[in-house]
Amino acid sequence: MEQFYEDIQPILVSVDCIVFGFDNKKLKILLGKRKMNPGEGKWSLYGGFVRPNESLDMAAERTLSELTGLSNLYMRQIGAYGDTDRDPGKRVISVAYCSLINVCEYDESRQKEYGVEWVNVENLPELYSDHGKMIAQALDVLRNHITTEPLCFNLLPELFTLTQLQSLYEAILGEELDKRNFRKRIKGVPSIQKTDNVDKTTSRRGAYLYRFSKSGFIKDSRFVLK
Amino acid sequence: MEQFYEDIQPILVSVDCIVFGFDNKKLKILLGKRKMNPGEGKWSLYGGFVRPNESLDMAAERTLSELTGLSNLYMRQIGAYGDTDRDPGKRVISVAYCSLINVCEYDESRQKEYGVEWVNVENLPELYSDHGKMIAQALDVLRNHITTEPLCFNLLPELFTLTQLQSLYEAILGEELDKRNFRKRIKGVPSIQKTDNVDKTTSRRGAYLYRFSKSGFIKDSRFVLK
DNA sequence: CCAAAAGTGTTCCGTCTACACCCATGG
DNA sequence: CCATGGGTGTAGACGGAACACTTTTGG
Repeated sequence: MEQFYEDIQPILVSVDCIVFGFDNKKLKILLGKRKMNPGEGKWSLYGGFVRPNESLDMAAERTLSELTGLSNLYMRQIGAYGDTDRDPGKRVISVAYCSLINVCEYDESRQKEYGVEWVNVENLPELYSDHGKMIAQALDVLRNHITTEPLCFNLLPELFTLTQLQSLYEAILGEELDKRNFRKRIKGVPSIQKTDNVDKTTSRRGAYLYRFSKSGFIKDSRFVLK
Repeated sequence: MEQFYEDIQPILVSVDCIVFGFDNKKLKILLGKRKMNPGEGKWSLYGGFVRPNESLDMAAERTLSELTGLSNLYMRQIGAYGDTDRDPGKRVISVAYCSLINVCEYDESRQKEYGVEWVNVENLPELYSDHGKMIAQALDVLRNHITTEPLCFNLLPELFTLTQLQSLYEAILGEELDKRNFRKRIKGVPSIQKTDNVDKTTSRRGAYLYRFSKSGFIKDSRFVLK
């Protein structure tokens, strides 16, 4: 079905990481300013080239843990980007991956080391090459799956309040939700479990902390929060 | 953000086409038997290598029109597949694309020319390399979007009966639908328009033919048929 | 005692589901 | 005249949306 290998021109292949975080009621992405040409000074995703002996997934994992120092993170491929002029230097196609991390686990000193910052998704700057398109598609995927898969817990600490969870949903979906209806739905999800712990940092009264239980989550049951 | 180009090893990049068709109440895919090694004799998708001066999308379009003789077809990227051992010969990553075609427009003589056949998605044979995974993901995407985007009309002739439309939905979703409820929903979709034409080939009484009107379709209105 | 966030139920309305019979026609 | 697929309506169940007040406590 395919031509023989001879005369086929190989192409450079890279991966780009879209790292989502949630802090201060806002959804954010790790972005840096390119330190080299082409595109020096432009805001950009963090990426790297795929090595001959590693799969795309492995390359993405390596690049992500290089940046964050974390491993076993949630990752998902967004798509391949292959316009001929997407890299002004050479012909490079890039495969975008998105991951969700808990900002508390992300060491701030790495931010300076890698020259990256958390940027609000609401007001993104102009981005290098097609990175804006990658982010837009990642947001789309996130929105489409957040209500049916238990993804959001990757963005939260192990223990979280219902108010936190709700504002996370609001940040991702870009709309306000009704508190009572939201909490009613949470009650119907067995994998979201109330603990005896109380968080007193955000209110005088204090709010109960909840946790997500992987074991309580039944794979084929629908996980619908909106 | 990225290493310099020097010392980066380029990789072969191909595209694979998942061509869906609908005939005789069944959803089908165009598959061929590989005529060359690696993998000679195994069922496989039709694909081709990406050329240096063409984008991924262009490569997919070229490959698809090579196979079908048709152009301006609906196409959508499914994802990039990059396990190191996915091609037994060389390191090749492949980007899968799915397209939806109307089997009536597909010239049967091309089937023999390219050695491909329409195979029911219900009972797919074992496939070469990761092509099975590609098809599974394409089916997933199709199922997830068929109820909110007007995709199905790409699989039907310009004029179609409601029974045809319903059995197409049933084939894609893999479940039976209630005739009266289905038709009730259709009535609520302004872009699906009844014509005066009647199809008498499938019943003595005859069935009214409908058409999908692109101009009657409002982009941001939800297109929900299930 | 008051500001600020946490927590809690009910009603209404629209949507989805289940369900069975008559129609038109060619052979 | 009968076999075959085409076409139609209603009632009841269910789930989603709207909506406002009380509780707790640190300062």
